[in-house]
Amino acid sequence: MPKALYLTTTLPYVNAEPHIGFALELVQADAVARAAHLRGQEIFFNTGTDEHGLKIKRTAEAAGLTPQAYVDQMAEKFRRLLPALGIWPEANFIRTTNPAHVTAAQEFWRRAAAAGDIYKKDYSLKYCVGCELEKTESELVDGHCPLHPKQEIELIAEENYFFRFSKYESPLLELYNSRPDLVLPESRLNEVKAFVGRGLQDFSISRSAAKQPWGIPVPDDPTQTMYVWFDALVNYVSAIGWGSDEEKFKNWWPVVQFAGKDNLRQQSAMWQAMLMSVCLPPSKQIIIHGFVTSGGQKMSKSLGNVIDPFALANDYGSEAVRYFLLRHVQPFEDTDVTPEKFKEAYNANLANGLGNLVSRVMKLASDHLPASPELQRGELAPAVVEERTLEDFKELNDHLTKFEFSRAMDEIWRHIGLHDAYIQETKPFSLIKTEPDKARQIIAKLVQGLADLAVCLEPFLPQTSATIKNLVKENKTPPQPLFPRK
RNA sequence: AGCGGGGUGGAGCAGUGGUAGCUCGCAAGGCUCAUAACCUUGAGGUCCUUGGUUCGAAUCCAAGCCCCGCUACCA
Repeated sequence: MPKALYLTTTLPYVNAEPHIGFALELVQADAVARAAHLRGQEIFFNTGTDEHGLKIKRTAEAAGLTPQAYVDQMAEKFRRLLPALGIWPEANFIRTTNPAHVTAAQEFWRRAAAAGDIYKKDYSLKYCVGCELEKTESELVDGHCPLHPKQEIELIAEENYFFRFSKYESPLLELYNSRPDLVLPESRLNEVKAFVGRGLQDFSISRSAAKQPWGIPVPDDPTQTMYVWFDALVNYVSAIGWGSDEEKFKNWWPVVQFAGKDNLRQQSAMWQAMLMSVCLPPSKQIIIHGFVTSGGQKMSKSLGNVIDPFALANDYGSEAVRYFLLRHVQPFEDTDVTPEKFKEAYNANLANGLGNLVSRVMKLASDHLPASPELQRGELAPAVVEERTLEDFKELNDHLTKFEFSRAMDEIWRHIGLHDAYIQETKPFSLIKTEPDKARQIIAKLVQGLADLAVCLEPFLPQTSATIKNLVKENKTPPQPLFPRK
C-alpha cells in the first residue's frame, strides 16, 4: 500500500451558496481519507473554490460588488463548510484566485502550447440579445433562448484559443481500457467511453479579455482570458506544488478525485487529456456520485426546496449530517432528501440506536464495574483491554474499499442491534442482584462491544467515535445523551 | 432515435435459478439498564405486463409498457 494518499473534491463554482450536494462530496472524500489514515497512510486532502469566469463577474455586479470582493465573501462561506461537516482539519483549501494557482495555470498553458496542443481559431458564440448572455447549444430550445423565444440567437465570431482535444481520442480510450477502475461506478466509465468513442472535437479554452476580464490572462497574449474550465482543472496539480515544488508534487500525485455526475466528462476526459498534454500521469481514480434531490425535484431557490447544510449542521450537529449523507444517500445514485427523512433517520438510528445503546451500556458499566484503570489491567474482563483497529473488521473494510459507505454503516448498525438484543436476552441489570460476577462479565463484554463500535465509526463519525472511546476509558455515562431525540 | 441504468409490501432499498428480505412506518405482547428508548411476534407483496427456457424464475431469454441518465463548451 502506498504511503501517501492524495484526495480531492471538485472545486465548487462560487456563484451560489454551498449546497448539500457538495457537502456529500466533501463527506465521502473525508470518510475515505480517514479510513486510509487509520490504515497508516499519509493524507493530502484538497478542496477549495473555483472563482473565475463571466458568471461570477455578473453575479458580483448584480450584488453590487467587485468580483474580488464577491469571491472573497463566497470563498469564506465554503471554507466554513469544512468545520461544519467535521472535514479533515488539515485540509488544503485552494482558491483559483490564489497567485500560486494563477502562476501554475499559466505554466500549464505554456506546456500544453509547447506540446502543440493549443492553437487559435474562430469560435462562434451564440448570443441571446434578450439576456445579453452567451448561450450554449444545450441551453437553447429549438434554436432559441427559452426565456426569449421570439428573438433570434446572434452568432458572434470571436478568435479564441482551442485545445487539441481530438488528438487524445485514442489515448483516452486506451487509458479507459487499461484502467477499468479509473472511473467509478462502472456505468459512468461506460458513459465516458461512449462519449470519447463518438469522436472528440477541440474545445475553446479562452475568451476575449475585453469582454471577459475576470480570469487568468493567457500567457503572452493579454487580449485573451483563460476559460474557467482550463484554469480550474489545473488546481488538482497546483494544490500539491506542481510547477513550483516538484518534490512535493511527486510525493502526492496521482490523485483520487470525487466529483458529481455533472462533472464526469470534465474530470475523466478533458482533464485526463490535459494531463497527457503536459506529460503527467493520469488521475488514480475518479469517483462519481449522484445528485441530492429534494422532494423529487432538483433543488432551486424558486421552488423553495433547497437543503442548506449549515442549517442541518446547526440543528442536528455535524456528526448527524455526516451520518445521513454517508448512510442514507446512495453513494452513486441520485437520492431524494427531505427534512422529514433526515429527522426520521436521526431519531431511529442516532438517538434510539447508537446514542441510546451508549447510554444504557455505560450506565451499567459505571454502576457495576470497577473504574477503568482496573479494567485495563484485565482483572475482570480481559476482553475489554483488547485494542482493535479498523482492519479487524473485514466486511466493513470490504465495503469501504468499494466506496459503499451505506453498506459499511449497515454493518455497524447491525452490530448495534445485536448488542441491544444481547442485553435483553442476558438481562445484566437483573442478574447483578443474583449472580453479580456473571453480570459483570456480560457488562464488560458490552463495553468491549462499544469500544469496537467506536473503532468502526471512526472514518464516518470521528467525533462520536472519540467520545465513545473516552467514555469507555473513563468508565462514565455520557453527561448528556450523545444524540438527543428530536 | 441510439447507447446505458432501472421498475420488489405504505415509504426507501437489498436480493441474479431452489421456501421473498432489510430499514422506517403500522399492530400486539414483553422488558425496565437506557434518550417514552430496547426486545419479540404479527399484518402488509400479481417481485411492471405477456410469452418462453427449466423439475423449478424476482433472478435466464424474447416482446411490450413506464421512469431516469448520456448523446460536448452545463463550474
